[in-house]
Amino acid sequence: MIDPVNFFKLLAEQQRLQLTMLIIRQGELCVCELTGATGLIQPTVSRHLNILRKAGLLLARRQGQWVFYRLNPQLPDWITLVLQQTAQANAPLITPLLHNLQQMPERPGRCN
Amino acid sequence: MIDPVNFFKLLAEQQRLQLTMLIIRQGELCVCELTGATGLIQPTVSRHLNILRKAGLLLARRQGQWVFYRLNPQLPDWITLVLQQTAQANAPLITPLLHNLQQMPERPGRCN
DNA sequence: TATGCATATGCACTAAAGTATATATACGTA
DNA sequence: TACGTATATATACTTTAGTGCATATGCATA
Repeated sequence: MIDPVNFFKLLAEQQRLQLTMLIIRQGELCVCELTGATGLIQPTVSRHLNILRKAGLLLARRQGQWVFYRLNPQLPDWITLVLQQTAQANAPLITPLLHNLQQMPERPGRCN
Repeated sequence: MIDPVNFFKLLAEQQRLQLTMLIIRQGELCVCELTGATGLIQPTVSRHLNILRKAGLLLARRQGQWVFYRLNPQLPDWITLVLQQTAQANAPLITPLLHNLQQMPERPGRCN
């Protein structure tokens, strides 16, 4: 299970926190969408997502060329609560990124 | 006000998280009590407390030789909630430290 | 004012973690 | 099978941040 120090380390990084909050807001996003929303280069996004996934915070699923990341639904309650509270209380920090996302052309379609 | 990344950085360190959780549990503790409870050397404790205080998470008050640290009561609601949830959900991690604290001889008396 | 205890800080060292660039792998389609 | 796109990883570099030790400061008491 995730210990609290390592959990906070995951969030204690600007870009990782942004990625996490975007995913919380949108439910599921692929690497290229997260790259477009944040303006980061692809290897950076991929690396951070990998860190979040290995720690158990995110789950990944491949669909064709794309890999979609979502929040792990089986996280401990307190972690889910912390994430939700953080996302709600700091919504203004990611609204510009959500705007970038909406302006992306040709976002991949999802089929579960 | 504290931005979320810096807030999580404060907690993303074993010893700082321990100190914070001890203070949340006990309400107010001085440097020597925190040193005894954690087994850290005094400069390390002092330095971490200073970081937490400068960030606005803790308040310090001097009483005679001692400096007592407590949680800042004016923190944003979401931060207070995160701290409480973390302390509750991870109580087992600090119970041994609380035990150390109770076994300390000659703890300073408090007068507000 | 001298001494002792509690706390804070300066300095040098070390280790951890993020980044960019280049490259590798995986998948889809012609 | 060849090519294009999406994603992942390896390497070297840089920066950040924690630590120990020594020392400074602040307060109390003799």
